[in-house]
Amino acid sequence: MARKPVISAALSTLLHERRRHAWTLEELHAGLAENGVDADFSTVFRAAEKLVTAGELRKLTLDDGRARFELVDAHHDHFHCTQCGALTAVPCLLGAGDFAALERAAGFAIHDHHLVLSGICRDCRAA
Amino acid sequence: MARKPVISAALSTLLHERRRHAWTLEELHAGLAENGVDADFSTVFRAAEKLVTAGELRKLTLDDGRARFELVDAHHDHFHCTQCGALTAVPCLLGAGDFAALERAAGFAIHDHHLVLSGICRDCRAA
DNA sequence: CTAAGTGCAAATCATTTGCAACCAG
DNA sequence: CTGGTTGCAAATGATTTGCACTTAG
Repeated sequence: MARKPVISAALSTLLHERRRHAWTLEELHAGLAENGVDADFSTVFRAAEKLVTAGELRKLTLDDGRARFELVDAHHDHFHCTQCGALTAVPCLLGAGDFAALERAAGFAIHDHHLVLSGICRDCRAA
Repeated sequence: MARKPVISAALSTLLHERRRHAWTLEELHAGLAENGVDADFSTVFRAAEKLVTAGELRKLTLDDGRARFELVDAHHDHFHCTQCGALTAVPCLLGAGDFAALERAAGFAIHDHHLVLSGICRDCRAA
């Protein structure tokens, strides 16, 4: 080794706080700053990529075009509020069995899936 | 009116050819060129956006971060081959009934959904 | 000394916009 | 003459990379 990976560690900590479910790079950068960690944007980027490679984070893209990072844990899907933009984890509604017929019919080997529900979240409905 | 919207029309034609299911801007631009229509990139962009506004196209984003355009027809979901990158339409596996419990439990108003399956397509499996 | 982590500036990539030229009605 | 269409160049926005510096081992 060489130098202690301060930022990666701080990032990991931040993500485990779970104040938010999925983070854009900007949110990660700001989140670190709030925790007193003043890192360069590119460093945050590289730390996040490293954690993705390490299998701790997953990177996903929404229709707003910005990448988000979330902890890799049990498979789940997402609800995206089209009003406030919040991304919420929701339990997975599909199982391997649901794909069997399709795999047979189309010849695909389905390894993974990602369902994004969209609509208005509770808070926005109340407001 | 003023000037005939050549590009929009050519785009529409191209998309109805269905040689491909979903097109990135670059693919649309190249596709037009193959059809002898030499349009500027920005013009393709504007024509596509216009068709989206007109309700003829839908814009969607994959995890590779690039926008794609596809014809708006009956709701369907997608299969994304992680090997060759091909995007294929697949019949929708979910109905409104599948979301009812979630809407009740979480307070969401779910208006839409998009399921992306990923794995290896038939062609890549054969190769 | 060596290799990995970091900051800063600059490069990329895809998309988007400003603006002047153009043209069918 | 008018308003929508187009090309060209330049602005954006987000992400990514080059490079020199730093530091634990």
